Formats: sequence, C-alpha cells, structure tokens
Amino acid sequence: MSSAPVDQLDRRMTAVERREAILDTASAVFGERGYFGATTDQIARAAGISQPYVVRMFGSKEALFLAVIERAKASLLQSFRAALADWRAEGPADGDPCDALGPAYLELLRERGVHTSLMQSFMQGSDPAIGRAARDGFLEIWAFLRDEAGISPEAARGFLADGMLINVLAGLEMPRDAASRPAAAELLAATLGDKAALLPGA
Amino acid sequence: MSSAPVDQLDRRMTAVERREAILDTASAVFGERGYFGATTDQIARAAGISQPYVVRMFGSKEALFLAVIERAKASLLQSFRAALADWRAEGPADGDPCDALGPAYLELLRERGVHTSLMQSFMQGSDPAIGRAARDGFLEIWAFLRDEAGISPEAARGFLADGMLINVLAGLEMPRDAASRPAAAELLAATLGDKAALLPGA
DNA sequence: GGAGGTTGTAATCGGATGATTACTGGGAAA
DNA sequence: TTTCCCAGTAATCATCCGATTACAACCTCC
Repeated sequence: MSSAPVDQLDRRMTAVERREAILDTASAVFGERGYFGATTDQIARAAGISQPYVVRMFGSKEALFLAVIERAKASLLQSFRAALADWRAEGPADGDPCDALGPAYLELLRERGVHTSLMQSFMQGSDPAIGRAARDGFLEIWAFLRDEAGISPEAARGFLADGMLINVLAGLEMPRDAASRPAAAELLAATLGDKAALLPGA
Repeated sequence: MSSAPVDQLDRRMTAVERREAILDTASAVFGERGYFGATTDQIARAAGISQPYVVRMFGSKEALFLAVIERAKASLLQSFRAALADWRAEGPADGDPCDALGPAYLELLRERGVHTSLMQSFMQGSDPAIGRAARDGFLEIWAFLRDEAGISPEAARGFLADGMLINVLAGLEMPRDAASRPAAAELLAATLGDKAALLPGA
C-alpha cells in the first residue's frame, strides 16, 4: 500500500523559494553551532540539497551568515513594530511598551534560530565583517527601543538584559536539564515562566 | 646598544607554569573567536610556543577548552565568594548582596577572556561535552546566588540578565563604536557607566 | 518538438587544521 | 663527565571544508 501523499512537493523550487528554504535551515544550524562551527555541508544536508548549491546561491559561507542575521534582525524588528502598533491601538497610553514587546520576543522563539543566530553573531565582534554587522544590528534594536518605542535608557537596558538572558538559556539548551536538575527548573521558571517550553532543548 | 633587559624570562618554564600561560592565552583567543573559530595554532603563536606542544599538554583542543571554561568559572566564583565575604563583614545586614557582586563582576573584566570564553561555551549547548559543562557551570552560578548569597529567584534572574548583557557587549566589542555612534555611547553608559572602558574593544 | 535558460549535482581541488611521531637541547644529579 | 629526564620543536599525516568546474535534468516558450 502506498503511503498517503503528504504535502511533499518534490517539484523543483524557484530560486527565490530555495533561497528562503536555505535561510530557514541555515538559521537553525548557525544558531546551534555558530559561524565557524556550522559547515555548509551540514546546512545543505539539512536543507536536502547539495553543498555546492548552497555556497553558489549565496557566493560564500560568510555572505550566507550575514544574510541569516540580517533576516533575523528584520524578523525581530517586524515583530516589535507590529506588537508596538497593536499595543498603542488598544492599550492605555500610560503603560509600559515593554509589556507588549516582551511577549512578542517570546513568540519569536517559535521561529527556529532567530535568537541564537543573532547571539552567535554578537560573540564575533572581533571579526571585521561579522562584527560590523552584529554591532550595527544591535544598535538598530537599541535605536528602536529608544526612538520608536520611546523607552528610557534604563528601561531599555533592562529589557535588553532580559532578552540576553533568554538568548543564553536558548544557546545552553537549558530545558535539557529541567527535569533532572531542580536548579534548572527554578531558573527557567524565574526567567520564562511557562514559556520555557519554547526554548531549544525542550 | 643593547636594549635594557625587560622582565623577559627566556629560561624554560616548568610544565605547571607553561600550563597556566597557555590557559591565559587560550582564554583570550577562545573568548574572541569561540571554540570552533579559534585554532590551536593561533593559541600557540600567541603563547609563543609551538602548536604540537599546546595539543600535547592538554590532550586535545576540546580538553583545553573545557579547562579554560572550568578555570573561568572558578575565577568567577572565587571573586564572588570574596566579595560576598567582604560585604558581610563590613556591610549592614539588610542591604542587597548584588551591590557587592556587581562590582566584583566588572573587576573581573580586567582578566582577559573570562566573560567571553564562558559566553562562547554558553552558545554551544548542543555539543555533548561542552554543552554539558556549560550548563553545569551556569547552574553552579545560579546555585551560588540562591543558596550561598541568599538572593531571591527574581533578583538572581535580574542579576544574571545584567551580566549576560555585559557579556554580549564584551563579545560585540561595542566600545569600538563608542566614539562614532552616539547610540553605542548611550548604550554603554546606561549599562556600565564609566566601567565601559574595561570591555574588549575599548 | 526542440531550444534555451534555470535548477541542481558529481567530482574534485587546494588550503587549513588537529593530531601524531620522532627528534633536540639543556640542566641536574650521580 | 656521563646519564637521563623533561621542556620544547620540526616534520608530517589524515581529514575536513569551502570553493570551483563541468555536467545533467527539467520546465517553458516558441
């Protein structure tokens, strides 16, 4: 008996579709292993295509990584802008915009590799091209919080700090230890509440 | 005219001295480039010895990295325990222990690579050996804050979050942009005040 | 139906990297 | 002086990785 035809398109993709598919996969692999730890072959296998095709489509591994973090930053800002607009449309004008941005940040954890690939780029500040892009991206988030969302420097610092702790718990894949280590469970509960299930490793 | 004899010992080191020297150097190199990005040859050259000697002394690159982060964690806990003891000896009993631990954490920035090499390990949670060691180390810090320092889960979370933001600014080498980008200067001031000069890139 | 552009791969190359082996030199003790 | 251990290196190896080249399969439009 032949298996039911799952929604598996074995037709050839357009270059644009394939590019998006590679970016999705590369986001996850770079996020897990980092720029140097991830190989173009791992990305290619995970995407179901050949290694040369990956590098030819983006020109180089570095260009692919830069595209990944650029796309992650765009996803993040788009989520933030949407959340801020919703919050302003329905919320009271005297609340804290961070109350809207925080949940948006957690929802983004469903998209694989956004937080971790950005974080991996943040740890490569000494690299000429990647460091430049990473600092630019981070400062763009800072400018959004300060200028568009109108958050004070102190509150913006606190919001970013919370985000960085979440990113670290994602990089650590801390939920792996949640069942066996009470300290891990306590840490995850204090940081993410019941949203810890969205982290990698869960 | 021969140059004045700077304190340069060209005699051979004992294995114990050399081991410490390699750990110092490896801490800086791993902190900058990460586990996969750093090569044993880069570490050897920076330490002024040959690449095979580095590998032979620690058995493997992975064992060297594990020794680096183990030593970084030990430095961190030692600083924290000393700061906590001082604070308890002279301070009032009703203050916040984080007020003592925070400055100790910043002073540690003078030791090259402590924050960044730990942070690099935190981003390798999916690696069997490194991820295990990274989670163990992070949970040991958490246990110190909760049990030894007696800090509440909420306050400990906030303290760690601040630390992770500092680590990210170190990984980004954000001071590189402090002069040319007002946003970078504002972010650094809001996070570290005048202690931003201790970050890499300054 | 065939011509041409586009998606995609097999084969392969050169360089980098971690590791291994065999060796050297110096200093202290006998 | 000779012996012998220990710090340290030169040479080299096998593997991996990113990149290049040449080629194959497929779809579309005339």
